[in-house]
Amino acid sequence: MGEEVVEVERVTLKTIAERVGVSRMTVSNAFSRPDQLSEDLRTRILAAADELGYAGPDPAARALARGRTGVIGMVLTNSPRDAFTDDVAVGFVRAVAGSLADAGYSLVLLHGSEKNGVVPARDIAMDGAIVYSCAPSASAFAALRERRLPIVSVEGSPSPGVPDIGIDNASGAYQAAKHLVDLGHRRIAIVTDALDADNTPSSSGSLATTSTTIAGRLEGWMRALEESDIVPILVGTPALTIDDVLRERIDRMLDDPPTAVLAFSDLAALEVMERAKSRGIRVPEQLSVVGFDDNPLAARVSPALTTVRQDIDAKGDAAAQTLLALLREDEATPVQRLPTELVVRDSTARPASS
Amino acid sequence: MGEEVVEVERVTLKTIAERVGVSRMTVSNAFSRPDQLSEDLRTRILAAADELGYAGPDPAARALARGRTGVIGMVLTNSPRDAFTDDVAVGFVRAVAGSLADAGYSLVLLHGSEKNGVVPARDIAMDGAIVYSCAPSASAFAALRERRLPIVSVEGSPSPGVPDIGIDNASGAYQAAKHLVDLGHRRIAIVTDALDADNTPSSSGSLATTSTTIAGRLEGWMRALEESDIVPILVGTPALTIDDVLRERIDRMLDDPPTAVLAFSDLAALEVMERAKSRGIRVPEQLSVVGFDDNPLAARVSPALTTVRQDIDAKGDAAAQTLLALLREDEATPVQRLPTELVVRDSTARPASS
DNA sequence: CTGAAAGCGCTTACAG
DNA sequence: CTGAAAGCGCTTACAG
Repeated sequence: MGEEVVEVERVTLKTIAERVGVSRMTVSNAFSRPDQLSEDLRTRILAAADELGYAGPDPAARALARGRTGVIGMVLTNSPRDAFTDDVAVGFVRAVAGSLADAGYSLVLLHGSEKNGVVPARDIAMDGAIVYSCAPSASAFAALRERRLPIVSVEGSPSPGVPDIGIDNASGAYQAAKHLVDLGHRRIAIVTDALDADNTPSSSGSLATTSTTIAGRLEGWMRALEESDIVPILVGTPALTIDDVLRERIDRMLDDPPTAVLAFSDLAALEVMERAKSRGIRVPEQLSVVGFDDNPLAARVSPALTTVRQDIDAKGDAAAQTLLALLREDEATPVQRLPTELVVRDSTARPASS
Repeated sequence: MGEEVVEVERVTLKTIAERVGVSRMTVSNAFSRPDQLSEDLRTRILAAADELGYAGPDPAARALARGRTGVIGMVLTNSPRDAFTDDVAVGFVRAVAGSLADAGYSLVLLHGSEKNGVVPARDIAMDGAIVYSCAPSASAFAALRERRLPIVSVEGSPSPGVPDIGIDNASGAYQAAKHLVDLGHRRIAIVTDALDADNTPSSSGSLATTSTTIAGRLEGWMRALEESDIVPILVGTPALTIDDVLRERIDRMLDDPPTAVLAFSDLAALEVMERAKSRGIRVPEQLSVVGFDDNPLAARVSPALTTVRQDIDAKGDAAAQTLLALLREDEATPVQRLPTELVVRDSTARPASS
């Protein structure tokens, strides 16, 4: 007669305890500390749990009681949407996720800005975080610090109490520039982001960049060039990516091209190569191009790109291991600089004139 | 005199309540329901919180009390480490993360297998999950279902109560095969994973694949070929990626090459093109190649690859929106098939003989 | 506009 | 090997 609304009680430790006739505690132990009860009792408890459709201790409740969630946050420069268009960032996320997984942690992607009232760095439960290529002033970074979470920064700026991991940008850039100098180039342009420069010859005096990464690379490029009294032409955009400003300035540079270009990334190098090609400037015969990163694309394009390789897997592993050390309250190395390596391919050659 | 160990009490709602002289509740309201108290009182509370270094309500405690975490899980076929080497999967993660972020949710990457005693699908606190290219039998999938979490599957198999989203593989594959037939090809090979086939001519009868995606594509390819009474040569590997088995079988195929190849992905197509090139088989003059996906690489390689485009951003959005609908307990479309589009570039042409 | 009560589902010592 | 007690830090109705 009539309908019957079946109120499905949620199954919890209590439900199972009552069913088996033990205390909640013992059920908890059956799941979380198997050595605390007899094999036989445990089997009975697990069977009852299974029968009742219990999926295991509720993770949220467990996180509160234990004071740990098993989740590590990753804040990327911009939104994940932007960061995931960059193969280097993707490779890094991949390496970190893999390393953390081996230790039983999962990675949650945190977007920087507030959306719909939530600020992930403030509102998501986690045990620690990795901050990738992000100024200490960034609001997400500040929120994490306020929570006193263990943090590791990657390609960031030094910041008290936060270990920083990154490649040795200066030395990588130095190798790239030295390579061009050794080939005999003297008219060299630097193409970079995070720097507002419109085809101006510059010495290392007044280079204002907002990015530590670019600051390091500029230092290396300039050092190698200054050793040979070369004053490079600077082509840059204030943005943190390749934008139309940079594209336009690259075009302007190609109106009166140098014999070689140092690009801040492989993608920027490809941009230069494509624009040169469309004007009939041949690479490397008329223009040598050196990139940075050793993006998977670098070896595939033609001519294959000379570049500075960084070991992105090593960087991800180092970040993960350092954070795990922090979580164990072990000593963590405050600053780690990973080596780079010049990879000479087909986009560089002696200048035509020499 | 002597040292003093300062026990730093953790700051909670209670600490602040005592400081300001109100109840914990009111402090909670100051953070979570601003309309529940006077502007003035709220300001005083927030000021006290700030002074005490309170970073906001503890997310873990909030998650337990509210019954929601703000986190959505994503389980990828294999480990994130593997999945992130595939541009298509990366694009999908990117689109999902972006869409979820707009709604205030963060994405946590779940590895499939148990590591260090933790099974993320079972042990991580989350509000729902997206399961990407994963058989319903997968253990992670089962764990999620046992928890009765809202789930959306993507490129999976239909499974009761779980909406599935994917492209129309059969129709995309049909377009690709039809394109070759229309160009006049009759000697056509299919190169695919998830199918154990070593250069055997086959009709659609007994094609055993473990992947729904490949099953759909096989159906489309075969339908177009059968319409013209063409029996293709099947080249496949049982693995779910491009492995050495597949490479070796591709080589064997090229010993007596067909005039055209249908590849299950752009990466497989590139593999075929590279191996053909190294033997002096010219693409497209002697061999036409069609890929699948429209990977970012497809337009960059030379010759540019003819392929079947899928809109990966649309797929990610659809997955996110469907899951969000489930969370709101709205009606969710059980099955969504996204359209594909043939993109003709330079890797296909009429066969030499015609 | 403010607060006392009950509860979210689990775990951590600790005593028996 | 088992359980009673206290607590993790918050929020949700509800009453005043």
